[in-house]
Amino acid sequence: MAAISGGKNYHHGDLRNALIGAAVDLATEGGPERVVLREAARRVGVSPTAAYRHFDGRGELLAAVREHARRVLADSMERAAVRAPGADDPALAAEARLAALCRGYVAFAVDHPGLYRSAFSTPRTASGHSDHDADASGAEVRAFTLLTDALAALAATARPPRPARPAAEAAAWSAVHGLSLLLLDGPLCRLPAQRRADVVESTLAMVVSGTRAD
Amino acid sequence: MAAISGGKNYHHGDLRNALIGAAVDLATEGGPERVVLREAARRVGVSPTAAYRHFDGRGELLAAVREHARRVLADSMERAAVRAPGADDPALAAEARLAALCRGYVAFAVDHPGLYRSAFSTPRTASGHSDHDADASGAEVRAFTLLTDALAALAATARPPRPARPAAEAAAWSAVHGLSLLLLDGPLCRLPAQRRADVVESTLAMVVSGTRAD
DNA sequence: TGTACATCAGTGAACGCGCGTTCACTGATGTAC
DNA sequence: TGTACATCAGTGAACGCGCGTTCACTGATGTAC
Repeated sequence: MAAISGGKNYHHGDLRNALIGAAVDLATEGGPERVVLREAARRVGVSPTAAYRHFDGRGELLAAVREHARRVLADSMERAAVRAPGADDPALAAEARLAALCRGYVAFAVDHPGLYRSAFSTPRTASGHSDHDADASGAEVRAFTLLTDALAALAATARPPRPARPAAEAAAWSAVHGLSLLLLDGPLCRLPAQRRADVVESTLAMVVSGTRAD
Repeated sequence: MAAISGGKNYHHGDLRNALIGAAVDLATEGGPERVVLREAARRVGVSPTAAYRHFDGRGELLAAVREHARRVLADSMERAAVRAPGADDPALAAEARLAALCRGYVAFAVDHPGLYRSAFSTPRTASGHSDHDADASGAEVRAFTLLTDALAALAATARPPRPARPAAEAAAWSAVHGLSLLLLDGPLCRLPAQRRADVVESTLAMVVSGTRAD
């Protein structure tokens, strides 16, 4: 990811991706507000103007970072789910998968705070309101899809099988998102390790058990 | 809250509070990043330098805003709890109070997004990590205390009475915090009203029912 | 295979902006006598 | 009650900073013939 200004000169060859990489590094170091077009160009060893050949401006660069961050967040969840031990009972297996996905989510957020915040950073309009476009529904956030599917699978193991409670995914997402930010950024960020673990377990228990009740 | 540069001249009389008021307005309009010392001074009708008589710098001004935001957040929760209908059964009453507190929390966040974000804004160090000081444990966030007490009261209504699950408050806080940010700022912010309501209800159900399970 | 030329992907200087903060200062206030 | 004076709470100009963006440009690339 670091800028390697190897043999390439003048024509870079893959400047767009190089800039995204530098911008991702910046986001990882300091969150979305640290994604600075001039600095990304500097790191790649290119003039700031060159970036405008590949992006319409800072906003587009940040959007590319956001997309990357969402992708690696979902990857982290899937990896955690794969690692998790299976279970014979389908209901337990479904619960375990949901919990593992959530764990992967929180782990990513805690391990890469800046990148995580970038995944949900929103361009603000002058009036201070956030400005989502096609982005609206959250549908194309894969992390959300993973949670939704896991919850549906879990609901299907109930006797008798029932559909997932409406908006249950959003509730689960709220819990892991809030937990992540409180641990990362917020008032829980200085908690000792044991207390952190308690908080995570407690939240996961709430999420999983919350799917049982109606 | 608006700057009223009435008869007062030269010596303002209450400049400190006037600056905080202007800064709170700014935060309300555009979140913590909009809290700009020069602009606050401008709105009060005073030179930027004057602010340094009352604050050590922008950071202290922002801290005053944060404190204010946390106070009014907790006020919103308490108001919602008072408004909520009572119940004869103590368990139901405790559940109703918890839900009402959460509703007040989310309502505040949605109604005053900028101010809400300011309540949990964190000064970032150069390295991009957040920098809490005395702030650490979250103990002096009254919103958190309200949730903690409500959960303890709810646990006490169980047969047999039991202590609240450890870290249950943090789980509840995570849920309402995450829900608030997703609605406010995040991928759920363009949801139609009915879906929003579903999401809120679903999350509250998760929080309340999550306290029942062990 | 060689050459003319359009196109593409960079450069470097400059713009205006608004910020936080510091400086030396001055006008208003209130207290001691 | 009047006055001298220390202190307090402001002013206004200036600093350096780094940003996003635009401009006119130029060197490299690759394609048509």
